[in-house]
Amino acid sequence: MSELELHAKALKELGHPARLAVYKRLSKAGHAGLPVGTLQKELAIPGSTLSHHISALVSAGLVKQHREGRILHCVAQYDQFDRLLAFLCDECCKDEQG
Amino acid sequence: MSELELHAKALKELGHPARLAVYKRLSKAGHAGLPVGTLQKELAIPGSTLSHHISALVSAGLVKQHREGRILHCVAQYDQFDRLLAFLCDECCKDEQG
DNA sequence: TTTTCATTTCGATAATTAACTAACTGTGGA
DNA sequence: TCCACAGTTAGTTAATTATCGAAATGAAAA
Repeated sequence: MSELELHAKALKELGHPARLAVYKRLSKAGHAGLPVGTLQKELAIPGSTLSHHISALVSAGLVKQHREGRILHCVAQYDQFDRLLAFLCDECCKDEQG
Repeated sequence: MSELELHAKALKELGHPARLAVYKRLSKAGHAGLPVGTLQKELAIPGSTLSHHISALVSAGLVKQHREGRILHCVAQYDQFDRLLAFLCDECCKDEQG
């Protein structure tokens, strides 16, 4: 997968209201992340639907998960997100201001 | 459509390799933009497929078109793109550095 | 005014995505 | 061990998206 394809993949996964809301929420939660269940309550999305959306974000490298007991935490991957932003700024912005 | 939904829509339309390549190319072309035909040659995409992709970008407000004779120019809408970037920076980045 | 050119729309099909209920898995507590 | 809990996977269906050739449109050039 080319760099452009990888970034397109990330954009695509962010390009759904529910997933964007999930990422937005996680981005505010810091490195500790949030349990799936908390996201489910806050965003009011059926469990299985949310689970699919989270895997989509994981598949793009934007979120990672780690288990603590029976709680599965979701953590925003800021470095991956920053790479995406850098690509958008560097490759998709005007060369010169005006 | 909420602000989040609008941004999700823009991200979704950018979230395809062909469309991301189109926008990237247009972003370098400045305010004059580029004819559909030039994009078609450079990116080697069949005309009808490209046409659909461009309309998708137009539907998200990321590209506008204007005709000059029989040439249809496509122009990146930097302001719209900047709003998207601002949203991503403001709403989807860490609150504090670390 | 016929032809050529640039691009879109039509039409058809394949593939992917989205969504939800129900069933299942793994984990810890009683 | 049995139960409740957290979350995923299975199974299904509807809807959307992607793709491309062919036909149509609209505009200029010959």
